[in-house]
Amino acid sequence: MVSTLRQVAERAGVSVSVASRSLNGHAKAYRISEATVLRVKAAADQLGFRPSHTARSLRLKKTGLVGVVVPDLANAFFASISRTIALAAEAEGYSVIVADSREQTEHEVRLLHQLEARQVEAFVVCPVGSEDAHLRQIDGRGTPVVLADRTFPDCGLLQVTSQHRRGARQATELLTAKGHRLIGVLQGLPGTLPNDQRLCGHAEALAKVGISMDHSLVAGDNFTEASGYVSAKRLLAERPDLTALFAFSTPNAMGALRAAAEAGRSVPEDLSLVTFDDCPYADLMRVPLSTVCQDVERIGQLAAELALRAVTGSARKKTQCRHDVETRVIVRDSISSVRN
Amino acid sequence: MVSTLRQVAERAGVSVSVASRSLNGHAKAYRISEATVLRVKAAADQLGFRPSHTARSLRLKKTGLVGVVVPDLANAFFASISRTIALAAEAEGYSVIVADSREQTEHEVRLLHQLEARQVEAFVVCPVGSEDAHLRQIDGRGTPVVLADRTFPDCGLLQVTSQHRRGARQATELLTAKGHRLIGVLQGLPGTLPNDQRLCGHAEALAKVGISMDHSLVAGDNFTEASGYVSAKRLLAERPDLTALFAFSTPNAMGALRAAAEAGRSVPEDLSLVTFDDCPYADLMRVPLSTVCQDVERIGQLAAELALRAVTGSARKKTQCRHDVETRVIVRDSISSVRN
DNA sequence: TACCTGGGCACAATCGTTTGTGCAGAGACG
DNA sequence: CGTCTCTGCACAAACGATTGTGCCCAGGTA
Repeated sequence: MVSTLRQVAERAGVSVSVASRSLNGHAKAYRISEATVLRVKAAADQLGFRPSHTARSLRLKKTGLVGVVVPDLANAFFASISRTIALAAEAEGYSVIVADSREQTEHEVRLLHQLEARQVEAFVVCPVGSEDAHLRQIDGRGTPVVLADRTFPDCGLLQVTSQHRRGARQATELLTAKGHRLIGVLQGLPGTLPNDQRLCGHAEALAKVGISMDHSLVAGDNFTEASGYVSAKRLLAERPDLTALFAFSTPNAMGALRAAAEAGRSVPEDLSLVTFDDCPYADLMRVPLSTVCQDVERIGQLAAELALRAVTGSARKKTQCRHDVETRVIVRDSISSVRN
Repeated sequence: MVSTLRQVAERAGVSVSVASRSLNGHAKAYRISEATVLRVKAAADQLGFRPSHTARSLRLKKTGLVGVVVPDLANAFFASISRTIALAAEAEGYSVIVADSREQTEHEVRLLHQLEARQVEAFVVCPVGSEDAHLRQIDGRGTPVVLADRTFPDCGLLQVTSQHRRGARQATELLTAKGHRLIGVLQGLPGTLPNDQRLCGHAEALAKVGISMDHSLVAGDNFTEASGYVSAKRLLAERPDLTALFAFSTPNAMGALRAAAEAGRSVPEDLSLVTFDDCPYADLMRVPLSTVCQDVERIGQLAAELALRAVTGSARKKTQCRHDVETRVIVRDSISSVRN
């Protein structure tokens, strides 16, 4: 703390209150003379005065902080979301505290409480797991919670997510259009809305070509590379007749690529692959993956807006609390036609 | 703010000071009876009391905040550093505020001041540009600044960076060992220590095989993909006899790959490529790049430690303020022997 | 009884702001 | 000359915690 308002006031020869009002533009309203205002400002400049955000927060009951909790900040998807939120928040004078829940609900809960104690004004959370009680509880206590990416149906919280069902339908259609009928699914975390909606979309696309979904072709328990690898390995071993895989995340797809290589199946010749989400430099990969990618920037932007609106807007409308961002199909080389 | 200490105190039938001391473990030192402590704790529990971090910060002059300023949070390298810092900070009860300077000094300065006003207790900065005056100024005002990745020689600040010179020497040796003698360099931001040290290392490796560095073979002005692309394009056009390129960053290398493709040079057959830094899934790229990769985790970890030590440690030792983290050579397929 | 000691607690200042209110002096007006 | 209305500012109470100090009472001792 270099200098306080009191010092500025003393140097300008006025009281603290006058100094405060002079610097905050409340001069006219409180009949402070132009000359005094100038004196105060000069004093503040000379002292390099920077108001204590802490004191101000205490007095105004406004910390200007947004809490962002993501499962893995090193993951390009979450890093990008965090970045967008940080930029959007900064534009409105807010700062963001990021916390990494390491894909564990236990940590998520702890971090949320920690940030709550810091009186963040709003949360943007990319939740782990399939429990939302703690999130609803926090929202109920007064700090608005915005869910991004992984959302929960009917939980009453503000949500931003992608059009998972439509996206997955499009992805699967890329495969069925090329004649694929036996498609393995490397799913993410079952029970989460993105996962389950994608399963729906997948089933819809299959239904369009007259086949119903075979749940034995669905494997995986998380959005991680490990899950993708293990599931792909198993599926490829159990069902060698599979001609294509649909991975629900980039890590899932990367795991699948490794499993495919080990199984001696080359992509796309012996196995087609389509995925959800994109990754940087995907076009420079050995197998440029066809994908349905999410509009990460837009998700982050929307989430930030919702969070900030929830804070500033006095009337918190709970109506239309869910936003579904459009997905975009990117066709690359990872899909080949089925040979008869 | 659900409930305050005062409410807890009232409910327990004691004064605020007793309540505070009971909850903070100062009971014995202030002769507060066991029974009272229990009453207070019970009251706190019932009310779901969470002390206001803001008030505490004001009183204790300790915000428990660390400011992290990076050029691009969406960049895997910085995302990873941020993550490590966040985890390390959290382990010590600190939280991190991240800010994205968008690769512009102007933003960096603004963000630093903003965070300074928030009374962060320490900074970890991956600076943009080659100016360090503002950083030294802030450090001088009392908030310790730790530089990570891009550091400045002799600036007196705590620094964590990689062994750029040694790393670059190793990288170039990968090329010279395969017979390459005409090596183009796609550099990053000139004037920054990482860049200039890498140039040194490159020169050293060349000297070992008896040739001196040709500065006309060095191009580029930033660590971005655009810089890599443009410089590679130019170098390949001007000097078709180049047999290899050394890119100073992953984005540089990706730009080079695109430029090479456009120039009809395939890697590694017609052009070898080695790079600094790694990227996720690099082994799954079309051209798995040989690289000298930095230990991002360690850099983040060390930076966090230095920052936190600087805060807690009363004696701020300015000695040995620079840490050079080891690099690791990863050989992949992007280098071929020079055919005579 | 007078004195001392120590236990158990309350009071009040403090951190650095913001903001409601009060008070003095100057001029206007009758 | 008294009253009224501005002007221009100072005082002081918050915000929610921490912490130095003071007070009171009980029990032990001389």
